[in-house]
Amino acid sequence: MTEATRRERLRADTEREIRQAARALLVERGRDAVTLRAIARELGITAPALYRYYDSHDALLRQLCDDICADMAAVLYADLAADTSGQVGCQVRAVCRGFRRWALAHPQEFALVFASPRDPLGADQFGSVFLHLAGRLIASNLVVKHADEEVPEVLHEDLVRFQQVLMDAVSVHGVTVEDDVLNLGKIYHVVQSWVRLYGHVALEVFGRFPFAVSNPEPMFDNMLDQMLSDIGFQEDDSAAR
Amino acid sequence: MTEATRRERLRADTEREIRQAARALLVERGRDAVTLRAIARELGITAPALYRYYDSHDALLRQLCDDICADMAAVLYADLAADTSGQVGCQVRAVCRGFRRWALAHPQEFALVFASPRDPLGADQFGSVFLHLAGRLIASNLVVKHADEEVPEVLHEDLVRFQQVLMDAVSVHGVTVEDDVLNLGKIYHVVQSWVRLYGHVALEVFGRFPFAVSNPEPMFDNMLDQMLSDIGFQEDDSAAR
DNA sequence: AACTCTTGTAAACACCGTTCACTGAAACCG
DNA sequence: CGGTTTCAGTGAACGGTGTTTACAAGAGTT
Repeated sequence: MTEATRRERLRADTEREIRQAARALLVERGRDAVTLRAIARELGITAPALYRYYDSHDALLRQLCDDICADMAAVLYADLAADTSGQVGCQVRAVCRGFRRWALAHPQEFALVFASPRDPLGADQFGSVFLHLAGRLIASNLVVKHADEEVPEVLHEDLVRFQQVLMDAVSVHGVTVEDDVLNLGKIYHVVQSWVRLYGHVALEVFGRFPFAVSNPEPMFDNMLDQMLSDIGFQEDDSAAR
Repeated sequence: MTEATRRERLRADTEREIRQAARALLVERGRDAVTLRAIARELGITAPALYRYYDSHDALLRQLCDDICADMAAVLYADLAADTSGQVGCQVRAVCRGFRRWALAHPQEFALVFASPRDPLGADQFGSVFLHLAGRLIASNLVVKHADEEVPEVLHEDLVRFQQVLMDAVSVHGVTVEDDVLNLGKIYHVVQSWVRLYGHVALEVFGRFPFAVSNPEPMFDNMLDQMLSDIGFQEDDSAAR
């Protein structure tokens, strides 16, 4: 069955344990507790042994970020699958709610991945869910036509690049879209939505609203409604595909 | 002139030096470099001596946050004062631009103060500039009348609390506002603006836009325009007061 | 002058990332 | 099978960290 040698299997097992231990430490005791020695202690080995698996503490943290992204993507995909309405609007809502719920349940992970002044995440690990959904959203053609002229010319170059990223993300899943459907105006609105979604979630996770919010959830839902309506979704539209 | 004793003066000097050293370390070498021993080294003393001034490393970091907030507020007030148009819309724009500029120039400070999973900031240190401006903005009556009915009932309690915070912030500066001008609809829109402003700035500082943005500034300005127009400002309105 | 209060020190403890020489067993090869 | 190579893991060490403790020495007070 397995072509891997005994040694390779053991190595893979240990590496998995390292990741699990690192993750548990981050979740339970914060970023500063993710220590080589603490991880090693958890596995019953010594700290230098970890250097057989990772070049440095920093490299291990980077790996941790990737794992977190992968896990979050899995959660969001599950949220997406749980929506049986078949309506793109509902799907977007489900994923956005899932993102907020995940961030609130995993503040340490959120801070590490989404709010640390380190190297930018690659588009793939960034959360293909978002890209996938954004692509489908735009392709569904339910979005009101936004004229490209609304978008300042200086942004065109960047938006065209993002357009390509989106097309790639969607085509990976076997869907192809015509160029003209993915026009710049729509793409710009998707970026604006990301700004609002991220802004609300981060403010809530970090407690940086200018006053104590006792009921953040309806506030979020309200923002979501307005966001979807800004993009051009009506409340009870039915979706394509 | 000074009523302080010699000893008190010396103590105040040392404390100031500690803060300066801590700040310099944060800016130049990141959060993890703000070390008791490094600070002490800078002052030519030993690490335990710092315990005469702060209870712990954590307490010192908290003080650092306060200092950063104070400095940022000073910068934003300067940006506000530099705007001689007398138009509230321009003033809002100036402060928002100043906030983005400050955040990009001080990413470490921004991350520490605005994107760390710690205790929420007090309303005072949060940036009285924002509150002051938001209050004036709402009071200027240029904002289109937003019906309170748009706002979900669950949010009323929170918004009323924020209303009080705003009134207090404005009245500190000698301005008084009638209750009915500061209606909940307006307040809600101000909160939404904060979400978008913070969202854009944080995404830019942390490089978490879903694609590489080569021209973030016009994108920000565009967002600002749309934000102001959403609040109800027209491009060339003139302001009250 | 005697006393207290304050500010600093040195030493120590337990922890951290990282390096290095070394061990022992698994894997490979003739 | 025997010899050799590969490699995960060890223990000791280096310089760094936060924090506590006992102690010194000067400033301020009476």
